[in-house]
Amino acid sequence: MSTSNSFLKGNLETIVLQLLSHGERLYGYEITQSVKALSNQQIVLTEGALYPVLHKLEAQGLLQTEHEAVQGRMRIYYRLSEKGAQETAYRLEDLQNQLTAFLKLLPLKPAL
Amino acid sequence: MSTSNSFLKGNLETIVLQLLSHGERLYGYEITQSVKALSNQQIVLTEGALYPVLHKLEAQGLLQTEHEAVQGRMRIYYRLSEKGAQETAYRLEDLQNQLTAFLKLLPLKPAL
DNA sequence: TCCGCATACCCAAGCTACTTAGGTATGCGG
DNA sequence: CCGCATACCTAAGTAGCTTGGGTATGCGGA
Repeated sequence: MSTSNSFLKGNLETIVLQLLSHGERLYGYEITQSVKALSNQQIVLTEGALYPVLHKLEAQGLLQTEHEAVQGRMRIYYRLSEKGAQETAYRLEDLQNQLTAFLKLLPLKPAL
Repeated sequence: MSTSNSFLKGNLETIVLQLLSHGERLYGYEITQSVKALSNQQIVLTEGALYPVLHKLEAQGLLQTEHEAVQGRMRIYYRLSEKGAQETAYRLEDLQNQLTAFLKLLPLKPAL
């Protein structure tokens, strides 16, 4: 994350899980572009951070992969497993509580 | 922060600055207790994290100190300098933007 | 009286999760 | 045919915490 958003620290895994929670599969490069687009170019998820996270989540059984060659280039699609869907829900709930506590310390307004 | 709130990562300095932005002086131990109380015991700012932060902010001229002995115990009171007040405003504005971008990636509701 | 806990300061080593900085390879537009 | 986008990857460095100590005083209860 070269644009260095401090809130991403420790939450990359959860963001990846959330992006995949719509049911459709995504590949690594696509995820970096999605994050950039969704945040209006404000957040850049670097590949050096992303790929190790994808590998870790897969190793934990939270993600499932499908290897495919598209137009001569390799792609590894990732999809949420059932376990991953449960984990996502759990993490979001936890994050919600963390955010609520955090906002008691700083005068930040979430909506805009 | 033993209760490990992921949002604190990288934002400890800003939190300390914010706590001091009301104009009154605070001492280190008091800050750890304030954070605990404000967050309803959910966030624990450990001394191992706090003291280095206080020293760094003082070295940068953002905080000013007053050493006093109270009931036989040493206390070092910290107060925001003018430079510190400006820095606090700047950091809060920046954090506000970061939070706004971050919330575009996750379905979290700030208010509760 | 003395033990334990709260108060109040401090530092060093360890760890996690990033960033930085590379590497390989293909497709496409000018 | 050069350069940039696409698409994957890894290793070393680093920031910012946690963990686990250390020192010392005051106070309440057994």
